[in-house]
Amino acid sequence: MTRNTTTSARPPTLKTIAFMTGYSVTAVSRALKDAPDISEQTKERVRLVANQIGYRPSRAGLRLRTGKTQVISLILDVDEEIMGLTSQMVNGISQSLRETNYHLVVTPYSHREDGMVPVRYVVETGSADGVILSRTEPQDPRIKYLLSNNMPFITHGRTELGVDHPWVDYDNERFAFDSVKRLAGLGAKQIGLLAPASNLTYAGHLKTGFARAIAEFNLDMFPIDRLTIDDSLDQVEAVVAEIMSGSNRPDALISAAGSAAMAAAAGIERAGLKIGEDVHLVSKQSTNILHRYRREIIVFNENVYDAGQQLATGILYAINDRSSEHLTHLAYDGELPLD
Amino acid sequence: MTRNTTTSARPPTLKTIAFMTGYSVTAVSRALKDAPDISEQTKERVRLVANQIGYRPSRAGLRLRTGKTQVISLILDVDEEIMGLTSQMVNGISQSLRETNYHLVVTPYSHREDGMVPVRYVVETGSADGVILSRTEPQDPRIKYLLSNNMPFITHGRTELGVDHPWVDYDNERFAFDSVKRLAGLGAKQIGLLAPASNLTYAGHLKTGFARAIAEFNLDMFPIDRLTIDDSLDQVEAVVAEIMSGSNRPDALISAAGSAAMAAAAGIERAGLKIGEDVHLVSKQSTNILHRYRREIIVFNENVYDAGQQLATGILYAINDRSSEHLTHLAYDGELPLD
DNA sequence: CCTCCCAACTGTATCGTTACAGTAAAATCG
DNA sequence: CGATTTTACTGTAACGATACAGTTGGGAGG
Repeated sequence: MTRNTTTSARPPTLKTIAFMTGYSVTAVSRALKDAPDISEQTKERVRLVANQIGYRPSRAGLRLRTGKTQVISLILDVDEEIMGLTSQMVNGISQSLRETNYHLVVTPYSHREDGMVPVRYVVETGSADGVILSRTEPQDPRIKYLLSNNMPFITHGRTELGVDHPWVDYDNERFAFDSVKRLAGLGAKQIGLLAPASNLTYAGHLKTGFARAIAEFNLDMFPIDRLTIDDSLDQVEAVVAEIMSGSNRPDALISAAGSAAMAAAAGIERAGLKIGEDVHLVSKQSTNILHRYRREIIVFNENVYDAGQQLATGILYAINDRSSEHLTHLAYDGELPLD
Repeated sequence: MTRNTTTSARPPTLKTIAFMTGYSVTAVSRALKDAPDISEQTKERVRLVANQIGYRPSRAGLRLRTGKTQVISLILDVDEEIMGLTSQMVNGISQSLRETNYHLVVTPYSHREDGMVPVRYVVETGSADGVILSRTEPQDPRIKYLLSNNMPFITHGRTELGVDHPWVDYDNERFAFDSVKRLAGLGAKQIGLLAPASNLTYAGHLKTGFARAIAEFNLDMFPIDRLTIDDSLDQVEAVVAEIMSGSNRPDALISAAGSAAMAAAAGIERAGLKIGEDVHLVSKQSTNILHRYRREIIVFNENVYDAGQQLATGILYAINDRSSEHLTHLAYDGELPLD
């Protein structure tokens, strides 16, 4: 509570330390950077004083001089899955950024608009040192743009650009495969997949795993083309209800998102069918909610908090150790047991 | 696509415009600020050139010189309601910030730690021009601190500090009152309230409205003391199940959060009771999910996206028009109809 | 005709930091 | 012992913006 009230309490700068130690501003700066042309004793003294008075480098000064913003920009789709995905990702990222001097700036956009806009903004204004992207496409133009403009980035989701870049992803292919396998074990014969918008890379992963398992276990694929998990929940519920009312209906559904699974479950029940008996339902979730919703849903977890941490670690690595090596991380947890 | 590739493509500064127009850097700066000592013709010319070359003031330069960061800091509780509250708030804030030059920085903390830490950080490092707080307490020390340090802020939730400050809130008292009223209409006699942690201001609002309605409609209050909606969903489910298995059990519950309502519903059913028959359940939600979860739940909407927009507008007002007037906003939407 | 004022600028210093070019003194070398 | 290198610093300029203190040329006023 006791504060230096004689001065106007302006935060200490290099100048302050220089004055207190008798060294020049330059010497202090280089001492704190552990430069080789500063004696060990001097460094010691400077560090001591800096700690004592609680020196923190000015972000503005640093940024003006070096161009480093110490900011990570999270490009966020505002229409992303409603159930906690965003907040968990933000929390994960923040957790990893906590011990660093990096701040997290959220730059939202709608995937219905041009996804290039926020990316261009960050590059043109130099408002961040690195970018975190999600909802990647196989030939993602944002990534080409970032690469050609030399802006460090990491993606949540992979691409098929033939260039190496850091990414974090959930093994959706395996999820789809294991889901089908599980359903085959339950005696399902004809399975439908509620996939994301087909322009997204992970839609392909899902379909690959799905198709592979369908073939391997000798099942039928029930095509659901006019629906994605990014449609409104009302839409999902309505279309699923309609599908389930048909004479040739699937006896199992796989949903790639928890919110869509809840809507699908509602649709199934609206058609007068029972989940776990008439129709099996498998879904991924990023928030532990589905088992409470309908105990009969078969649940796989996608840990988005973890993904956030990985993304933060990866982007810091991409920013600071600009080697050609890129951190990549493919996560998979398997089915969540009941209780 | 055509870009100036002769120079190293550094973004234009005041210097650039000064060179192009022939004016001094100072004149250009003042022209763009619409200063009175610059002729109208000059301003016109400068603005034209500035627009043509896509000039954007450097945040670093501005910040270093003026101390203005053009940053709003959102202090976020990482343990906040899991279901979309955070992302909707972020989206709402971003939407309002979109047309401004302000960036949104997320500064998370856990309410289990000291809530002063992130607030102190922002003030001490001057890392934002304004702060958005939630989970306010009646005598919130963070607010006292921000006031005494002259840092503009706005709160999501009110206080009882006796000082005027900008805030946005949901009318929880009315929600609680209307919920009880609704339940009275359904013939409920003994009602329990699933409230947030009692240190939060809105816990008081809820209890006030609850108590007032209980008295007015001549009902009984079923005290639920050992549970808050900030407890884990497993905890909520377990305790509700236990309560509902008792001989003297409530015949209606009011939940102040959608996630807790889902857990409570699970608990009710675990006790072998039916929602809407044996036990009525009313809940607030910020994401339209509860009706799909159990159609029998009586749902009130809290529009957090709107609240985010209001918060952003309010904090900008507090930052820029530093009059004594404060924007405040009390929202209430009433019950959400089925379908 | 000289003074004073005013409009419309220009010039300089500064915010905090770092790159780069000195520089003084001590250490090393033949 | 003088020349050269090394060590450990200091000084200056620059990043982009703005505050404040000039400066200039023209017009009004006495």
